[in-house]
Amino acid sequence: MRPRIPRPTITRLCILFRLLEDLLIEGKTRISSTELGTALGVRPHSVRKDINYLGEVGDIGSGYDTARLRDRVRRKLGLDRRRNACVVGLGRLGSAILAYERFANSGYTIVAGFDSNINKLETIRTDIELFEAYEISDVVRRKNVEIGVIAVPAPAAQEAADRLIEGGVRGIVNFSPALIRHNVETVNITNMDIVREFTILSAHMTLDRE
Amino acid sequence: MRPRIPRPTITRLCILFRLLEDLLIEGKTRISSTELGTALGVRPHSVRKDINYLGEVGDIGSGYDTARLRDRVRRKLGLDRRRNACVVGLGRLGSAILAYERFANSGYTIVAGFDSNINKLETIRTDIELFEAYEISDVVRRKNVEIGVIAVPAPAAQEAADRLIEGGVRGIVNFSPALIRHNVETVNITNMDIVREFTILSAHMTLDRE
DNA sequence: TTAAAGCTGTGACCAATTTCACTTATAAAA
DNA sequence: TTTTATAAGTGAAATTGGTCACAGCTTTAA
Repeated sequence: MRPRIPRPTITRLCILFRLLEDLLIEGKTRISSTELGTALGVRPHSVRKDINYLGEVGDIGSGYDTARLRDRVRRKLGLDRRRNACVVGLGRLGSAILAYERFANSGYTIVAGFDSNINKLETIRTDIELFEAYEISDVVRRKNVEIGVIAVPAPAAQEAADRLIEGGVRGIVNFSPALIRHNVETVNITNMDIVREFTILSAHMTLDRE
Repeated sequence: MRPRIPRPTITRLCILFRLLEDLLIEGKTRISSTELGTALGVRPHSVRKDINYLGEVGDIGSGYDTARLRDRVRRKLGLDRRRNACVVGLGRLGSAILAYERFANSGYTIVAGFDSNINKLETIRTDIELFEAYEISDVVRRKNVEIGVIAVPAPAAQEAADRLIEGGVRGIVNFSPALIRHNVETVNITNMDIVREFTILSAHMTLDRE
């Protein structure tokens, strides 16, 4: 049996997956680790190492069959499975995510939006079903939502996460700066706080000078 | 001389910085690595190790003075320095970022917005100065912009990045799924693609089951 | 047919990071 | 004052992840 795939490799394989789909659209049927490395900004060695966690998939001597490699990544990472998502918090950011056109062909469907302010629910023009916040866990369970997006202000974020987890989501994208606490082994949380990212960039600007 | 601060530590220190500011607002004047660890979701060892890169700052036996620790992080990471930012692409997401209220007391000022569509520039209601895309590098240089946010569709992202770098930014937050290529040592790029994050979460859902 | 160049798969090596054990110090309680 | 509990600082060990060298195969060109 092959060793478990390291976290950073999983991330890079997801990026590779999207690249492969683009390459296929461009009509590129074969590709080498060197070319992939150039496109991804990493060394060819690393590309091969990452791909190797999928098992043998390339042709030694010639490179990879683009479609076969794409299929292998998709299958191994379970990306052939469609998943439902929802958005909690329908301010500017939440509304922008609801309307984000890239979800259309992505394999992810946003099936619900939530806000505690009933006025917002009536104002927003969308085909997606909207609900009051107290309905989160019910709707999540009923609609089989696996991914929740948190786009509420920091003080409301933990409560939103608790309700999402209660409903059974297995992944959360947290746009608030709040540090979400949870004790469920099966839930993954990704933090996307733009102010935090500004801060990290800023720190690097200071420290990289040395 | 102390060793350079590892990348993951820099990230955690930035998160710690915000936590400390919150704790000070709550009036907490002293805190231990154990408490910090609980709040941050990491072990006390790691908290101490990270903080130790700042030099001695705690009091052995009692914990840390919250304000002193906060000041030490701020100083060391250069977070006392205010920085200007700009947003390229004023669709829903870009507009949401322009209007994001959290920038107000963050130390970051958004001083310009750009779009190639002149109609957008006239429609959006904001106090921030808006410009056509061809002016990016000039305005960035003139207004001393250090951080650029890319909120354009993927095909336009590389061009936006090139113009930002040409203007002299040292950090980029890329919301598009495009892989930005650049050869300037002094520029850092952070990718924040929500579809990519969905994909990574999805992959973990599949793989964590093992 | 042969040689040269280029490719993947993989085990071994190496670097970065995390975890840990222990020393030293403080504070509170007895 | 003494004891107990608890704290930070830090070098060392352990782990994790990344780099590399090379065996074995393919393609192309001569």
